[in-house]
Amino acid sequence: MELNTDQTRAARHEGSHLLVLAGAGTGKTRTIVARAAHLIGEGVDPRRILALTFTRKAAGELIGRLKSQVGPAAETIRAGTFHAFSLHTMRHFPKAFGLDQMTILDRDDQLELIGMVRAGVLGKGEKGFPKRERIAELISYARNTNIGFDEYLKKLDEYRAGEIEKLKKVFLNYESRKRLRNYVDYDDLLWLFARTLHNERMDDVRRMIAGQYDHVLVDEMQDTNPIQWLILDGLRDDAKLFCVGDDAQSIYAFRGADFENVHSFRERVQGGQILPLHTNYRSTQPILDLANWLLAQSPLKYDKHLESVRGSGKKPKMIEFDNAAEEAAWIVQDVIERQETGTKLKDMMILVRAAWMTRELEAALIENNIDYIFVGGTKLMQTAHVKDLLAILRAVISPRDELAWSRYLRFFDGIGDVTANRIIDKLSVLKSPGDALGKLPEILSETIGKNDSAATILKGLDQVSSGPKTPEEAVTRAVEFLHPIQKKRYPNWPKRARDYELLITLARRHKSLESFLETYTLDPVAATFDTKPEDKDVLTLITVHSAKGTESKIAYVIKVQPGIYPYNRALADIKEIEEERRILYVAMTRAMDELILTRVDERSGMPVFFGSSSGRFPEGGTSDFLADLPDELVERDIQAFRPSPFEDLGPIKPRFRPTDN
DNA sequence: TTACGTCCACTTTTT
DNA sequence: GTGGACGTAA
Repeated sequence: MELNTDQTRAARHEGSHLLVLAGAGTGKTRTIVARAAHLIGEGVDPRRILALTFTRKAAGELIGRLKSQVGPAAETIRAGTFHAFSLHTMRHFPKAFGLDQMTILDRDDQLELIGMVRAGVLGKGEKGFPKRERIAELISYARNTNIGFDEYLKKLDEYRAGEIEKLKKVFLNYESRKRLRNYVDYDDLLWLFARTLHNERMDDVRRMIAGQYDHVLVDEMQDTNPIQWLILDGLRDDAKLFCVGDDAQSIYAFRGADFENVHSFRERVQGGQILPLHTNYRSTQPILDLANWLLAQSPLKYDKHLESVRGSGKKPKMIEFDNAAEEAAWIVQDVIERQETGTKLKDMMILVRAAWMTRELEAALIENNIDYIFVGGTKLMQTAHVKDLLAILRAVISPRDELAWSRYLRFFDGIGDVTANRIIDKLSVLKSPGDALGKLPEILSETIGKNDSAATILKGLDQVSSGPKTPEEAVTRAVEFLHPIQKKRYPNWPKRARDYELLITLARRHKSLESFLETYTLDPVAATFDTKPEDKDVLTLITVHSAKGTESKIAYVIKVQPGIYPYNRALADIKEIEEERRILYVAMTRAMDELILTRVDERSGMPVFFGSSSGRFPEGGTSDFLADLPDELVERDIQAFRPSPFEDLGPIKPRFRPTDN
């Protein structure tokens, strides 16, 4: 592994805590891997090295590179996301954390539960109260930034006193409902862990945990939030922190990421040192010139200027279209042409701001038989038919998992919210899964009588619970049971049925049904990654957030236009606008050889909200990052206003001139 | 109580 | 294009 002077200095750093300020493409992961290799070479036990990342993708990449470049010794390095590490550790000390039997709530479960308590707090027909999505956001943000919920609401200054009272009630009911049902949500995983690390009366537990590690390597430090910082803080009395981050790539403020963890590293960490990396290995200079220009336009001072070792190359392209269909058609055509001249699909990547923007593109790709995968957005585990499957599996495991029971029961004709709740109420006094299954026939005949639905409900549970010995068998049985009912319910059934094959394969890797369910609640994307064998030549469609840390020879960034970069919703706040700028910066810096930006002049369709006219547009903000783009930085092409030769065959309308009247 | 039709608003990023 | 709110028939 070749390293430059700065990277070598970082990898071999002696002394205590270090922050490596690594700009895009400067070899961040390479440096972490080199650090791990160096430590192991110096005789550090790999089991005493902990590597933490923010996203699963980063974790996967880091683990892969450790294995391939450090060798077998790296296998025992503990590496994963903050969430996975927290869960794993808490599982390891069940008494200290009291988390024996629990179900992890994914985002949908959380919304469902919040929806339930929200309905309980509100009167009938009450309007204008924040939706469950918004409430989930508020609760989560307060947790991740370690602020009390009502304190946060007051600071936010968005809700009136009456609303705050009700929101607090929803929050408290949500918390107690979770406890009652042994649920933990994603935020709880971090919060429960951090809370124990900072509980003075449990310092023995903290010592025990912190004592396991000599070195903690942290990737994407700029994305850590206050709770994650507390976790690092709790681990660092003996362990040395080796953090890598780039403030210009901080794009998770919406999750409470606090890039002060990078900015104020020296103040937060006594004896901490900072070492910057400047040299970019990924992109050619014209691509970096554009990215540098974008950052320089910001009112914030990043003090970043990426220099390419690769030297000059092709100028980025900037292409404008009339509408999204033309944009999609052009991109697909361009992809095809490149493929015909020898470029592999896997060397091309299309970056989008949000998952829904791929709609036209996917249609065009399918039409042209181009293999692609989409990374980000709706996960396999969140699709309706898979949730049906998970519901029956979860119901079998836990009689207290009301969300699973509710979904399973409502799956049958004639059972809605009310009946399902009635049954769940009777179930929830029971403790063990065996009790629940034993009592259920009685409960069902009390509530819905002895009818077809009742018989089918029991049959399904029996099939999944009594015969199977392995998770694979259980999943297979559940699929067999659901199949005839779902086939009628979902129109595109064959496509959905294929997902089940994948789930059965995944289940094969697990010893227990519990571990199978837990793994894919925490890691739903892994399912989609498994479908892409490394060597297969496919095009990647990816959200910018998911793309951080990746690179591609050719990168298309689509819809670089007002309303998207910056995103409409972000326009009221200069901080959010600047985060949007960083998102675009991350997107641009993925490109190695060629960067192609496209934009659509979309006056119709999505309402584009032109800042200054709203009256709320902040000072120094912009609605279009590329409005003042200097011509010499890009090669422009306008595809708009070019009707095909066979359209519009009527008489020619004379061109409008301002002087005419 | 459930199921279904209609109207309306709104469309992010991840663990 | 989708999900939520609301009204209504069975």
